[in-house]
Amino acid sequence: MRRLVELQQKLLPDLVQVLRERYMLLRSIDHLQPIGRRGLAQAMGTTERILRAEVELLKDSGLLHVSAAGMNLSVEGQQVLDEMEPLVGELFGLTDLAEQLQRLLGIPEVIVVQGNADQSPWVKEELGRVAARVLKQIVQENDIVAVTGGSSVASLAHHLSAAPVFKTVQFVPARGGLSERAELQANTLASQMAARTGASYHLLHVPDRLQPEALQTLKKEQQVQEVLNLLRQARIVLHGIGDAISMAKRRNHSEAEIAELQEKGAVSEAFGYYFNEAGETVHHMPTIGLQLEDVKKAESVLSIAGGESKAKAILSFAKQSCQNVLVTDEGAARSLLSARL
Amino acid sequence: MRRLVELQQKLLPDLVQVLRERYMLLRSIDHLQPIGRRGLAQAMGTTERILRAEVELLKDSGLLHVSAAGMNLSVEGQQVLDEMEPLVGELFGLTDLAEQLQRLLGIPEVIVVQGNADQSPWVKEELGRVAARVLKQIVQENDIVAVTGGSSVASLAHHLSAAPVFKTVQFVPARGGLSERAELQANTLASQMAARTGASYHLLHVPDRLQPEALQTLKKEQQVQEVLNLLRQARIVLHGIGDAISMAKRRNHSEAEIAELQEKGAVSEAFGYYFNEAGETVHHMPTIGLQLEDVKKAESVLSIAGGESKAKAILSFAKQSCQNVLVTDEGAARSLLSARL
DNA sequence: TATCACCGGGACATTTTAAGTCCCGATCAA
DNA sequence: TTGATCGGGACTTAAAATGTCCCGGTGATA
Repeated sequence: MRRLVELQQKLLPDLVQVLRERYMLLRSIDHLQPIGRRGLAQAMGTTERILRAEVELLKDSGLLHVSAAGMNLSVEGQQVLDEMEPLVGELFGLTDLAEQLQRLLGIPEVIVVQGNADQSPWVKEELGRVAARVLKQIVQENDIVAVTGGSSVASLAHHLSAAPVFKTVQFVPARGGLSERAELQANTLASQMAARTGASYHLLHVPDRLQPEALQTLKKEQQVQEVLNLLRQARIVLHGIGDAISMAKRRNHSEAEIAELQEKGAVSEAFGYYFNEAGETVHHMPTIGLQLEDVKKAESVLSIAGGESKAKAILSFAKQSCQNVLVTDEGAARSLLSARL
Repeated sequence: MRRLVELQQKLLPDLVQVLRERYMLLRSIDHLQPIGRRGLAQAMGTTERILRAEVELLKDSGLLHVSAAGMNLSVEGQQVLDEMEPLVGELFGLTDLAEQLQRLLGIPEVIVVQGNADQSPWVKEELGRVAARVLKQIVQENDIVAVTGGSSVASLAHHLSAAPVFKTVQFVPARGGLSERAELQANTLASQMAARTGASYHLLHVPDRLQPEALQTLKKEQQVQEVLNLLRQARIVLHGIGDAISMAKRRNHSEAEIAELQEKGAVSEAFGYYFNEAGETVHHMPTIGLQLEDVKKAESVLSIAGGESKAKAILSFAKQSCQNVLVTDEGAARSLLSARL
């Protein structure tokens, strides 16, 4: 039966949304009955006319009847409501989670995919697929898209496909090499995305962990300057959110550095910045690339992070209030919400 | 699982229909891939633009991808298709049955509800509910609706509800008393329908089984004349279809009459006419009311009959080719179709 | 390798449907 | 009896769906 629900969501995503609205409507009526159109519209935060159409449909289905006193659920409507109760979680669970996260984190749009990336590898693919869809929706002509590294963003890259609009788009790596595996580095991903979509791309050839003098020298390089300029104009930023300690280890930080990060309470990492639970920057890796202030200037910041292990990191980074869209999974979402209850 | 679909269908009446269409679309693509929009539209008997919207949705769901060569199912799409296969029978069974009946009986619209009225009493209620919905859809201002007796039509009456359009509608009994229980007689039902919908109604006070002279006298009565006139102008006819022998018994025909009906091969009854398997009139009760020729002049004839015991009768009456809508049940439908295979 | 039919995506006019808004007589509660 | 609220109607406006044609490009075929 569960499988049927999943099939429906694949094949009828639009209808599931409608189903959800109708269910909520029934539930509201159940709660407020007898209630009139206008009162109900106000209570549900919708308009009178739009509600009217729905009510007429439900009336024709025999789920409610109307009288001069207002609307009441019919016996059948009550029954439908009762029988749907246990299915609601499955049918709409993810949407519900998303809405709760929107409120909790203050992010305009949150999308939750099924599963837990910590447990099931395919969930990361699903995150990427959904994030790719979001990107295709928000991308515009002549956009500059800043891209970080990491497995989440890599998964996004895998699921991009060509579209005409991408012809004028530029993908720009947000950072140089960060001692990670090549296939997860921003440079690689930017070029992959460009190849898949028909966009153009740039590379930022800056080795990781430079001495301050070398850094200054490189910053003056023509090529580097150009890329940095582009980054500052980025309209879209694609990035993952990392757990601070895991990221530090993956980047081969020394034991001492890691200890220092722990002492400072670092829980999340993004763009080379480490943040504590309150969202304060506790450390900043001295490399060249996209700066936090650039991210905040960007119009669309698309974050991708899944798995319950990322929950704290997601919460921490959300304090920056710079995200527009968060694509996450059930594992992270439930962990976040249960911690706050 | 079945219950889930039923629940959803109450809230989303065309869920199954849409699901069916999308499934067929996927299947067609699977079969014809790679195929372009225009080719596919032609193959599926739809238009390019409408197909395009569907394709875009499925593409966004990741079930298919498009290339310059045409569309192909994605791995996921193939998977969805495979997994739906075993569900198709159950999901679309009734729709399929309805379509097959449309072809077999030559009736423009056939609706099949779940169950078998012979076995489950509630199926008759469902028949009535669906038929009532159909009536509400087809009724227009100033309509004259001819109504026969019987339990099927009674069930329709129970499920009617008020609507503004009914204020100008007149319900007219198709026949006078027919020695049945009062609550199943046309007069009763016409008044019931009027009461429930806010329509007006007429009564036909003609006793059953009159001597020919008395019949002639009554026919000249002012009141009777008026009702007969209305019947002749009926735009909508609501009627059940009876099994010939059962009907004869219920109406207290004599043993001799029943034997005669059997001998003549009567299998169905409607409007006081008895028909054989070929659809020929083998007997006509000498009472006043709606004539078969009036039925054939009506724009909409809505037949209601369920239960496998009615299968033969339905087939027989369909030969009259006067029906526009048939509401029946699974029991009758399967019986009809298996007999013809 | 040249040709050509077919492909997807775009554009746009037109139709259809949804939605916003206000009104009215009926009905119920105070 | 009064007054607020109800459902349903009517009408305008906004938005979405649809029909239709075009274009540059791709892939198969000759």
